[in-house]
Amino acid sequence: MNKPESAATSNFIRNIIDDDLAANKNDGRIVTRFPPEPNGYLHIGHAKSICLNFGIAAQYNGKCNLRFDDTNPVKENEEFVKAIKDDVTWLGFEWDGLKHASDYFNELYNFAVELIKQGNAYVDSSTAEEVREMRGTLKEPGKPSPYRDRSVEENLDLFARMKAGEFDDGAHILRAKIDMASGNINMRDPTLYRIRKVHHVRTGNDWSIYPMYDYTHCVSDAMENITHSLCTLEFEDHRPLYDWVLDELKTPAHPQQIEFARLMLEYTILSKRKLIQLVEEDYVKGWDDPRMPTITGMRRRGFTPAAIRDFCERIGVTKNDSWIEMAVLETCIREDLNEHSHRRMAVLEPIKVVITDLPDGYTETLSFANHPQKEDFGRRDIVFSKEIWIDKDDFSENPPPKYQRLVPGGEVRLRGSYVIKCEEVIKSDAGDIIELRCTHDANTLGKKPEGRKVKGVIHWVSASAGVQAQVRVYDRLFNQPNPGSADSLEAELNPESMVVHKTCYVEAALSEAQAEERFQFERLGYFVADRYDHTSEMPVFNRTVSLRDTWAR
RNA sequence: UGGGCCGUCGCCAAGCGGUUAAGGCACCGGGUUUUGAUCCCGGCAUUCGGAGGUUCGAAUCCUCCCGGCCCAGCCA
Repeated sequence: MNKPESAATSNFIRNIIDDDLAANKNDGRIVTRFPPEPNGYLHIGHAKSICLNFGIAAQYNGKCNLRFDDTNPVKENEEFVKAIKDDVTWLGFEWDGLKHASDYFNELYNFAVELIKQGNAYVDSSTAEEVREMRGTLKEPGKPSPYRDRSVEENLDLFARMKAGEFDDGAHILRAKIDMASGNINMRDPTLYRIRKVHHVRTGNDWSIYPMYDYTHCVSDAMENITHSLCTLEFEDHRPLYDWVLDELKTPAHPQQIEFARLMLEYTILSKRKLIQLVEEDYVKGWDDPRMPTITGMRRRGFTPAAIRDFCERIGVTKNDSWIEMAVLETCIREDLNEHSHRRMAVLEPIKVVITDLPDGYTETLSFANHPQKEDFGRRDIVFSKEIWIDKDDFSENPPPKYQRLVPGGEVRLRGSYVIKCEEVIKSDAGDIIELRCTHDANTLGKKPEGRKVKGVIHWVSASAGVQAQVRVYDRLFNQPNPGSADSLEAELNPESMVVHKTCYVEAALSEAQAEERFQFERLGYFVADRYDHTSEMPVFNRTVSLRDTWAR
């Protein structure tokens, strides 16, 4: 029943792995890891990394760990840890090991002592500002710190006392002794440890020093026997340091770091800083706002895990800085939802239609297929009645060319029901349309009208049997393909990114919808019952994506 | 000449010295259709950032040039 996900096309990482396997490197083992810092919510960019790491493990019969890179306790918390686990699970992946960088704090410390003994690390007592000044610039080499040649004994003593909590934050750091003149600034005696007298969610107050990313990541990878450590392009310059640490420490495993390009998606923002700004300055209603590119936001929007996985496969993995068009993501979600969603009818902006040639109180029960191509999806009943609702967009007194809907004096097919003809338009004193008075052709139920063609088909909901609902229509959050390039996010926001329709009418079957259940509202798009706000008393639906529309409006 | 990386169709992306330069998205036709949806069928790079060179043969190798991205946290 489930359509198999598209076959994996080759990419440079798979090629590297194929070569490694052919050479029997690592005895043919493949171990990857997804290593988020628990300081925020995961977004579609992380999904690319998750699909890559877990996908490769699955494809090559390997393993993939989920590892929390929790080396900076001032920015991290449990809320994010839980959210990240939920998101990875929801996306459909199971981690082999659940790890934390903090699991290795003891080993990391002992390795650092080893580096000091080797003469490869020293305690620098310069201020942060002095360190920065001595580092040099992109074009000029750095200068050695006056503390660079401290004795091993002194370094050992100072480092032990840093650990013991004898010093205040910032008093000392532990640095690798590499090359202050390196063209690669990461090699100019990078910081290994800094003093941070703060509580850590997992290690409590055990530590007053915490290891830096560059030192921690490579060692953690080695501890877990990771074979291929996949990260994004900005870490390319860090690879020499990654390799230096593992080489000097002579760790039994030396994973290979491979870098790939971050995802850039048009009309949205993936920068953590800007995402935080959207939430904190109330441009959206939280991390799970359906307009957010977060996993939790996309979930609430109605996206499916399979569609997101398909998207990540389709965009590929390269080292090119490339912008993906939103149409790619939309196509993925439409394909999945078209395949799996039951059809329903819903009217978002109702106009009353009275079928004048039907007796008062007339009703008739009609049977509708839940899917036009899939009989096994079953059928449901829909009540047709003398008074019905149709959508405002489906009637026009001044129709544009090629308009195929209802016009004064014109005919249109009510989906699954009769052909009606608009005989009269009733307006208020203010000129607003209050109702349409129509007649119907009783000989058109399940048949084409005789002697004429009626091309248009519109959806409708019975005024007597329909159910009231709220429908939130979402659109892209920004009106610029590359938002964030301007100074102010606000200027680029799409003012119509969320339009709430409070008085909608939906067919009765929809009152049984479960939260997160997805449907196609015929002719409108794909919708999901809101994960949090939907109830059978007051149904609430979010538009996931519109239907493809080739009719130029 | 700070260091590192990247340039194949509008957007992605295969390609790894000999292929008619895959495929997807988008777009443009045409057919089916009681969703202007879906589905089907067809079209869409004589050319791979540019210029030289090597070779019987180059998107693939070499040289130079042009354009773009990343790096100066005691963040990750």
